[in-house]
Amino acid sequence: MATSEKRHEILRAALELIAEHGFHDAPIAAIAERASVGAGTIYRYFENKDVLITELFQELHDRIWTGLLKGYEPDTSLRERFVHLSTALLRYFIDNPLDFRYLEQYHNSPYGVAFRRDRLLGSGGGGDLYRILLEEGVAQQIVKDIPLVVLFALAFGPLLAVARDHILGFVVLDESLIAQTVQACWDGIKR
Amino acid sequence: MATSEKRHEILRAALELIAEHGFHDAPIAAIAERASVGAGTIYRYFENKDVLITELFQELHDRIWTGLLKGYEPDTSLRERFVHLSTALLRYFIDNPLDFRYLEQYHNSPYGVAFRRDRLLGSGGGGDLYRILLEEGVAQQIVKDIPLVVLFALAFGPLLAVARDHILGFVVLDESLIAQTVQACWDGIKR
DNA sequence: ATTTTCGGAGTGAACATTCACTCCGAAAAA
DNA sequence: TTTTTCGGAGTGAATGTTCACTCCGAAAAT
Repeated sequence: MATSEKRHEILRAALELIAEHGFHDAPIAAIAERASVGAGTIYRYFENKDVLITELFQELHDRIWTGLLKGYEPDTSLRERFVHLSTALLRYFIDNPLDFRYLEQYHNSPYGVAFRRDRLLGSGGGGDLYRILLEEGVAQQIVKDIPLVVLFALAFGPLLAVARDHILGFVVLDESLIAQTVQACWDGIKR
Repeated sequence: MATSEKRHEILRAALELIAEHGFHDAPIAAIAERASVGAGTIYRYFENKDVLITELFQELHDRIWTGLLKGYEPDTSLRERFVHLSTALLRYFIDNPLDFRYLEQYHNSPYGVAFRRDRLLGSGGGGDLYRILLEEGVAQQIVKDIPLVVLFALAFGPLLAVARDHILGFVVLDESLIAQTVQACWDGIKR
């Protein structure tokens, strides 16, 4: 097995186990077994479990935002861009439930808080796309004039909640329901 | 110290430690120490850690919903009732950050999923207040005709996100901002 | 042959839970 | 009233388990 394959297998195994059972019920031994790798091998690729967890997050995060960038049409109306982005994001979560569950775990942990703090100040990553979008909306008086953080909450809060409910089987999100949800998010932030 | 005081001290200590550090970084020994109680004593009041965690959740949950019931005016308009409930809920979270953090932890854990599953089918508790409100809104065609679960996501998603951001210090929610947020939630669900 | 990479038994720390014991107020005996 | 006995709440050291991480002989690559 090529060495980069091993790294990939470890990440995949970690994603599966952590998404299903949480950080604390995904022991290194179990990750190693699922990756068909010795426990010690993991430490050849990742300094420790924290690093593994963080790098896996980075990988997923990058994958999502570069994916969203594709098919993004900067020259359509603000509303269209918002709807497109949000729909794509929601679809991604539905199609990749493991990724979603992992990201949620990460966010609801000390790591996640630190990440958001850094992000809010500096920036980086692709969430900027949304920030620019919303700031433009505020400037053009299309979007409510409230702090960016609150706009994020209004836009993402329902999206995440609805994705979670779908993945847990509390509701089945078909295309129509996805569209209605995204529209409702827009209703929440638009003036 | 009266015996019921001890139980209370244990719950208080557990709330503080778990809210701050999470379930897994709040060892029984630490809870015992903060409660000024021997480790073994905890097991006189609670069968095990899981039971302690669950009973603490129940206690907080009941406290919140009975609190919300006060000052609830069943004869005002649908919108007024929604705004009143949501505002009160958001205020409660802001005023009781430990409770909020604890409830979030609980929700984002296997316990929480089981709880919601039971809740969605059967019912019970005070969240029913919201369910009735929203169902009435749908019936009267004031609220969007989409599944209840999605309406909950639209109403609570932003509320929780915003409360989290406030507690983590990413935004300061004053009265005006609270009102605007709740209004935006209403905009999201109303037809 | 030499260097690099693997693997998984081994290690010590941390944890939830238990249990043999203490302690004290209240009841019973004196 | 004074002394003795009793019950059960309270305790924390001891226990067994689980975990992240290490380390060194074996295997693969060069």
